[in-house]
Amino acid sequence: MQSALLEHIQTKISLKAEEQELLLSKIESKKISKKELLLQEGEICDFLCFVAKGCLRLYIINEKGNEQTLQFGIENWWITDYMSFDNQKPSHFYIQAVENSEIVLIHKNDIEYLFSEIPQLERYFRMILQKSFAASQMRIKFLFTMSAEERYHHFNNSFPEFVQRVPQYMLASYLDFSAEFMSKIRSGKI
Amino acid sequence: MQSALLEHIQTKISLKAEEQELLLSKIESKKISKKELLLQEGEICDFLCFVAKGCLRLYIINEKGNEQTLQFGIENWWITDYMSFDNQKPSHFYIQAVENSEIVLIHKNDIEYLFSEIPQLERYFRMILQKSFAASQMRIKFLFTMSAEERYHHFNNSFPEFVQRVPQYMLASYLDFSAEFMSKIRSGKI
DNA sequence: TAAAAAACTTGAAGTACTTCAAGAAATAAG
DNA sequence: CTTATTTCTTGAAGTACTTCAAGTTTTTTA
Repeated sequence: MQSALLEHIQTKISLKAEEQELLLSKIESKKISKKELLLQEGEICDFLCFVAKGCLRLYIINEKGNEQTLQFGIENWWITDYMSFDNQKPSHFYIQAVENSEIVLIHKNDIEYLFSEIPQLERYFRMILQKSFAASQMRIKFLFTMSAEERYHHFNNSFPEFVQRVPQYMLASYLDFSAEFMSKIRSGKI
Repeated sequence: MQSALLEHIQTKISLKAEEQELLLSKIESKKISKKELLLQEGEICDFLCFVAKGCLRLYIINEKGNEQTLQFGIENWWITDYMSFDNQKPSHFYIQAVENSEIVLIHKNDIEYLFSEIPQLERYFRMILQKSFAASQMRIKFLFTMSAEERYHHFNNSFPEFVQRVPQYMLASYLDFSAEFMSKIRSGKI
């Protein structure tokens, strides 16, 4: 799973052997089982998390006590509360494994050190973040312009294989409608 | 307005004199008047836009022909369609000046050249994008958990001076409700 | 393989908004 | 100043969803 990260990084930049070693020495690879929490509301997020295998999600628990998923992260994506990470303030979010997963963590201190030793890494994360923000701009467009049913069909067409991997109620909340409404859309009763 | 950009960059990284000169040689500073368009749907966005003075917005025109504002950019913010910029594909968005403004553009070719000559710039943009994405994560949280009225009051409390600068109907669409509903919220009739 | 837990479905009732249409107020332009 | 344009307001009617509650199916665990 370390190598999954290295490989992904090397699709964007190239690292010398000693840089690769340094990087590997500063990361923490671990397995995390389904439903296990990586971050809880109120904790400070001091890591960047790369998903080598499996699926994680970032969610909140709203006033009514319901979970609402804001982001999913699958293979080769990063998932992190950047607000908490940047400012080292308590998080508003939970991060949880949706499947048994293999992840790679880089802690805040270590990433700062790595940036200083391997300046190219800044480029890698700039590219990652640029893609993430671009996706986020499109996401807001979809939320603003499509009805619940359109969002469901659009997502289904765009990521048919992913839809099979997560419970419907998580996907419903990600698309910003209720699980019951999703069920009605799927049954064609709407 | 060039110096506004240089100053902002130097709050995050430090540049040598020759790097500053190189940067200044590759940017395009211009004035843009209220309502003028910087980007239209269907065009390819080949620039990053820094707002030195004034206010711009990124918006769409939906199926009913109504404008919906997805982002505002004021002094010291960047506003760009990153999806179109990254992939050099036609944009889904319009970018327009909300006030008479002073902006700085960096074109795609130039930014790539600048990154190669001034690696530290990658760091600056990584930091910018990390903040932007963090803000975007919070924005989705607010959209998911707050009612229209709560979103209005929260925004009003967070950015009271900004609320004065833009027409209410733009702000309403940014907060994802209708101009008429905003009017009712403000009058206390809801 | 039985029991428990998690996920999905269904219908009925409610609600937070939107849409429409028309007029009033504020701002900009000549 | 005077008119045109843009922005804001108001009420009435409509709708795309949510919520609740209960039952069914599927998956997980022991």
